[in-house]
Amino acid sequence: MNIFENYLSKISKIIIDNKDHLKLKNVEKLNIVNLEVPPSHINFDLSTNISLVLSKANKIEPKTLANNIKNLLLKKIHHFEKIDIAGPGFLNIKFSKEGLAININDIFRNKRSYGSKKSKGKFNIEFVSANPTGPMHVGHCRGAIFGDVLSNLLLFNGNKVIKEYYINDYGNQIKNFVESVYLRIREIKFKEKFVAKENLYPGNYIKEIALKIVKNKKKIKFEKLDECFEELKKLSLIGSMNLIKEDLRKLGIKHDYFFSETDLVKKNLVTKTIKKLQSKNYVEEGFLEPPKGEPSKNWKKVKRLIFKSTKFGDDADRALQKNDGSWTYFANDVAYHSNKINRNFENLINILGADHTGYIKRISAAVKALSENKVNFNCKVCQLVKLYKNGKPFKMSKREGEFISVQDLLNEVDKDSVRFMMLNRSNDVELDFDFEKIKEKTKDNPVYYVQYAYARINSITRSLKKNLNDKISVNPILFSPNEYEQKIIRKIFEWPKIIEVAANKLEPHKIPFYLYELSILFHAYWSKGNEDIKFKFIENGKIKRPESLIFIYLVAIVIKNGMNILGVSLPNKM
RNA sequence: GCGCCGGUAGCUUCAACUGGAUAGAGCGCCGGAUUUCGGCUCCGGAGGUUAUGGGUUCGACUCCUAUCCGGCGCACCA
Repeated sequence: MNIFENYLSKISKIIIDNKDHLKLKNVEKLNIVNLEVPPSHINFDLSTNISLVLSKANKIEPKTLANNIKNLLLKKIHHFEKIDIAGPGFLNIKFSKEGLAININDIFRNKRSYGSKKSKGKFNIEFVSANPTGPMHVGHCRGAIFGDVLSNLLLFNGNKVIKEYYINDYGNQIKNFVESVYLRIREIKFKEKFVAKENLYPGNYIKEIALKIVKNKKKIKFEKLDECFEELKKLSLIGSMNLIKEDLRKLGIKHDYFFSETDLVKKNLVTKTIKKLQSKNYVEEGFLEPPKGEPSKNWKKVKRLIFKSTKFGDDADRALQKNDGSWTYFANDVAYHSNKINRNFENLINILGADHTGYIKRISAAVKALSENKVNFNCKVCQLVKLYKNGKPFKMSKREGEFISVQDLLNEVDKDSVRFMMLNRSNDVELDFDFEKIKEKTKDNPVYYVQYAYARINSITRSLKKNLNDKISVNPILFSPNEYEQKIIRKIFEWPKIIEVAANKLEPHKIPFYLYELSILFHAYWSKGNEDIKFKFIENGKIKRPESLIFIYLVAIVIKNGMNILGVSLPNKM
């Protein structure tokens, strides 16, 4: 339980116990009351809107109610020393020295789990799921890191999380990919010239995959594609998935589970799923309207199985079969989601690129239909990444060979910076990624700035021959934080709230923003020593004010916890 | 045409704790500090009708509605 939940439940209980005294008839709204850290210009530790919320339902003037609540709380909660009524009726609360000390010591006790909430959800997070036809490019990066960090965040809160990758190893693109490998193999084995046809993959990595197969599988003859297709498909996919897994590894991402689309089809799961939907009357045989956008050349009016997704809020019903009667990508994906539901996840999350936004309604409809609305299903969309170099746009075109791969990116910028920067923006907003700026060692570079704060802290503990793992606690009698220290404490108290909101809203970007703000406070605290000798931490190799260690340790704990979730390393020296 | 996302300070940068108080950072600009626990910094200042109109609310950047601008998507592809 974090500070806010702890005191809010205490406050709620006191209100309920004393509702007659407070002349409250209706206390239902207590569950939407907020307890939080007040805006920074207000010199208090906690703030609540309790009287604003309760006054309306009970028709009591907010300030009168606030005053009554204030007196009650001061009497009942000894950790509270002072309460002010501000604005329309906010209660601003200041801890007593004892209250402050108890809460800080609590942080020191919890340390690595400080900020975490003991949740017990079961999550499946599907992310990346890049087509297995070649290495990852920069466009995949953002969603990959987003998914990974979101998983870390939910894990930090005590949930069970499976990080999953759906391998689209079925359909025409794979056929083209296998054919490309096949032709490269013939190029190597039979010296046939590779002619790049329209749908084939030209990249150099295809040659490497081909070469490996030729080396390792001497027995296969490769005379006709039809004859060796299944085997070659298997081998080619291993080759391309290894490239992708290597990219992921370098980004610090490890999935728990790789799910193959081909398996789905082979095990007849698609047929079964569609039958299930048919029995619920969500699937019918019929004709679709022609597409509404640009006129399509190969549109044919054919009788086929259709999922009635408009019943669940989609804009149109969706085809489950192609013209030739085989399953569409969507049909397979419905079966895949049915499988996820059957694996008993309470929460399914898909991380998608902006170009797949249009797909969300139909797959959500399918999940609703399959789960009878019992599963939480969320699609998070990551908007585009725009690459810059020295402030100038760096064009990424998908024409052959020109796209920028994850590998190219990592040759320029380290993994830590990439991870931090890809999250330093809300996923709903386009992201500018300037890979010259990221290499700068200045305040402009948030990654550096946060890491530097931690390195500075380590320099202090090094000179004092102390360790950040040492036990430390606050003695309430001697405790009197200065203005800078108070700001730090309040920021530290805010941490569990950041985690809670980030997890509830599935918005991990709040973490890097918070860490940056915390670092600003720490650097300011540090710099005070440059201005005024009184504020220096160390004198003649000894700590000047033993109290100051408290704040240094607090900052270190939270930065560490935050960066762990982000998967960004923290050097002790820089 | 339809759908999704965005529009916040001079800015091709963005936040705002799921409806709260005087809307905050960064860059740039102006003015100061600094022979140091660790240098690549720190402090202060100016700068806002939150795209626009209407609505809900004690209270709106946040919710509803209409309009404008920008991005993405609108297949039997994956």
